[in-house]
Amino acid sequence: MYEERLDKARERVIETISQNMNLYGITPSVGRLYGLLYFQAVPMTLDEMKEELGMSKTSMSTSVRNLLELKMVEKVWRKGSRKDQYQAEEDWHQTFVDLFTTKWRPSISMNISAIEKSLKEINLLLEEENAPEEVLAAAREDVTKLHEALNYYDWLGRLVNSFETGEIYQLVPKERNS
Amino acid sequence: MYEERLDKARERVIETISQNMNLYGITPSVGRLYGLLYFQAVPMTLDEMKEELGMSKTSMSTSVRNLLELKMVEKVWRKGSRKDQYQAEEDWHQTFVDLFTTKWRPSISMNISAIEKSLKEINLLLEEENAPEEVLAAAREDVTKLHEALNYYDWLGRLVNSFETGEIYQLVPKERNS
DNA sequence: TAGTTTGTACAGTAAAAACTGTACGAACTG
DNA sequence: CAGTTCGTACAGTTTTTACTGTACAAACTA
Repeated sequence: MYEERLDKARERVIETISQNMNLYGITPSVGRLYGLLYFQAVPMTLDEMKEELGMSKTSMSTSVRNLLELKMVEKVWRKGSRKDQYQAEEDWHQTFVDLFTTKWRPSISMNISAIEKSLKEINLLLEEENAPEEVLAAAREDVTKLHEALNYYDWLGRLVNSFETGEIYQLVPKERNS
Repeated sequence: MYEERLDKARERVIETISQNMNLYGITPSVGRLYGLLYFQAVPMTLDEMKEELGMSKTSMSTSVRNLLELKMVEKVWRKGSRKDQYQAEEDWHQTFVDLFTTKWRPSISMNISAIEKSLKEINLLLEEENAPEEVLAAAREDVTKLHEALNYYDWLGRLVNSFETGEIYQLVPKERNS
């Protein structure tokens, strides 16, 4: 009775988290698992999760792997049980930072290399004598755009750095200072 | 021949953009459309997009709507054509900011209200005389967690503000200053 | 050693999302 | 006014993604 009231209050938050977690590239059911772990005082085993969420153990295994990759969950050891135990990372600031470093940074690199490669090709093209002026004009515009894009990704990389080093908290402090 | 070389260089960048755009919650084909528009010197009509990407006009219509909602594309007017014309937002810094304000901010609000509602319920529960100590202990832990969560979302909201106001560029300047 | 238990790979199924074609309202044209 | 053209709602289809059950390797137990 009292317990159910607490559960209901938890449920609401878990459900909201799980629905909004798509911004992190996380599906609702993985989000729900994270929410469950977040409110759990003690680490959980795959079987307990399976039991609690009414899903297959296989799903729990892959969901947990997802969360581990994002560092939103960690494997912990607890004596007695032979089973793996998992608990949620509770520091959401840290989670936010990890999200950017694990998901955004690789993407930044990929974009930069693609742009640089194409820039080289276009610059080569621009030196061609017989290329029609029409194409050359387009190529010149592309060069401008690609430089701007490069500049953006450089900025984004520096932004992620400021998350990772914690510099961001100078501008936006963790605790409201008013 | 020369044109094909330029196209190939563009294609690479477009493909990379479209693949990495899932971080923005954008599907590859919508990303490809954005890439196409980005390199296009003049605004395009739905029919031109359809032609270029070999997809249905319906898809173009919904994809463009997606991009409009994210402010990654804008509708422009051009005399002569009766058709709607669309062009890509070229300032990616702005796009980044818009992404956070349109997608993250609503999510922040939702989370905050859910947490506040649940906090109230739990605080009510904590005043119950006959509630078992076990439940009360869990409830007290939850209150702590929810306050931390609230603090995180407050921080996230202030971070988004710093994007929107441009304050972020004080900490991470657009142009590398070395 | 043989017998459990645990986690996950893999193949198959169920659910969700993306995409298409048709149909139609609204806005133009003559 | 009838006749086009344009964009999109909607239903149906295809493709993708999520999830499950089986099977098996690795690690433990007696």
